[in-house]
Amino acid sequence: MTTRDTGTEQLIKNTAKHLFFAEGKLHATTQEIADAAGVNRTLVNYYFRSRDSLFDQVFNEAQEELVSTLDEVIESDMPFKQKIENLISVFLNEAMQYPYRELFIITEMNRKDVIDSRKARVNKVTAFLDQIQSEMDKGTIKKMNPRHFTLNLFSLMAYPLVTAPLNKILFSMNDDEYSILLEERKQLIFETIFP
Amino acid sequence: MTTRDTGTEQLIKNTAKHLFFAEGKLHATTQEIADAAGVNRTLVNYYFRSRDSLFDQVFNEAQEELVSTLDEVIESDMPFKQKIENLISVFLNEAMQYPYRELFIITEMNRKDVIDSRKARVNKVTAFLDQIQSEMDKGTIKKMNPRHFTLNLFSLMAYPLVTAPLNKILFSMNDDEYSILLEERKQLIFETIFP
DNA sequence: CTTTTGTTTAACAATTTTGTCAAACTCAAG
DNA sequence: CTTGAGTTTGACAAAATTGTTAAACAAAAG
Repeated sequence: MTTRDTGTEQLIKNTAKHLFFAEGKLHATTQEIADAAGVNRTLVNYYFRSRDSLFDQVFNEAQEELVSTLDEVIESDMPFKQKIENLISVFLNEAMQYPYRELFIITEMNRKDVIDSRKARVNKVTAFLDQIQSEMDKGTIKKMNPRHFTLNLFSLMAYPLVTAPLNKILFSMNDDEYSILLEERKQLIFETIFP
Repeated sequence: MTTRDTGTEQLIKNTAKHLFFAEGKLHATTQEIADAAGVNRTLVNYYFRSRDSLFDQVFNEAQEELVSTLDEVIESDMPFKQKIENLISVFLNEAMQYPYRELFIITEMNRKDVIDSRKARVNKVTAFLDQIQSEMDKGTIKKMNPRHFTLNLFSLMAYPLVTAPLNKILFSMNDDEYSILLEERKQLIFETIFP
């Protein structure tokens, strides 16, 4: 069974991801996905068997993409400050393309009550928390539960992207103005974290 | 047409809100809502005509609830610091009950491409931004675009609630431990905002 | 007690969404 | 050019979800 690879399978998957992660259309139907990809809906079944199967695949890849992006940064052995600076830059750039990716993961977790509990992840996170703790001991950053530090960091990065449509209205800003605001945040978050 | 008011209409609506806002079941069906409420599904149509109509009503009320809660706080004429302290307390308490309410609003906005643009809101927000600006002029808080200040504040409050299921796994915490962490944040956020 | 009116229910119908299949198609291999 | 395997398509079937109707039910009004 030699595949001819017309790119259709990838096209469908990428289009689905774009609808979910970029446009926040969290309950798109197979028809909407097929239309957006410009292909016949039957091909969704041909390549992915079922809607659920496509969702599962996208869900798993979303987790892996997110995780591998973060791992690459937090496992590198840069100096701490530089690592955080890098983390902010990398995370925000990805999140600006895919603001709703985490949201998709969470809502899918809520839909089916799947508990993942992957021990592998936890170890890496623990290592990161330990490093934060040691920086606090050194006095580089304010002392607190390292989990709070992490929550603060990701909150400041992610939330303004998820709530963008709402914020644009409340702040009377258009897309370009809001983009500029987000770009400014890279520096601002860094300064907020390292007072 | 004198209504007999068996409380069923409210029960259905409240159950829907609980599924959406508290459990994050953002695409619950009418059957799931009826089951959760312990009533016959037909009653959803009897009281709300259609599924869309129920959604619209819940959507509008969600906005109003959120808005009125915030207005009550930011329009009061307490001293600024106290107002923020109050805001944190009120917002977090509500958000702990309904962590996904904002999310529901945003995903619904994305589903149908509805642009609200209610001018009334904007004025109140502007007034709040002005007050923040004047505090910065006084030197009470760090100088920055007041929008950043606002984004920071709401990010720190809301994001850890939305991402709770994910964070519990990554941080290896159970529900109780995570609740304690969230409770600690009230004080922590205040200190982060007023260094 | 009977009537009236609003409420609830179950059966049915309509719609929407998903899944299947055989035929048509395309392109590389022989 | 023909063959053959993977690909694409449209028509159809199945399933899931939503909407409608008439009849049963319950409680207040007469």
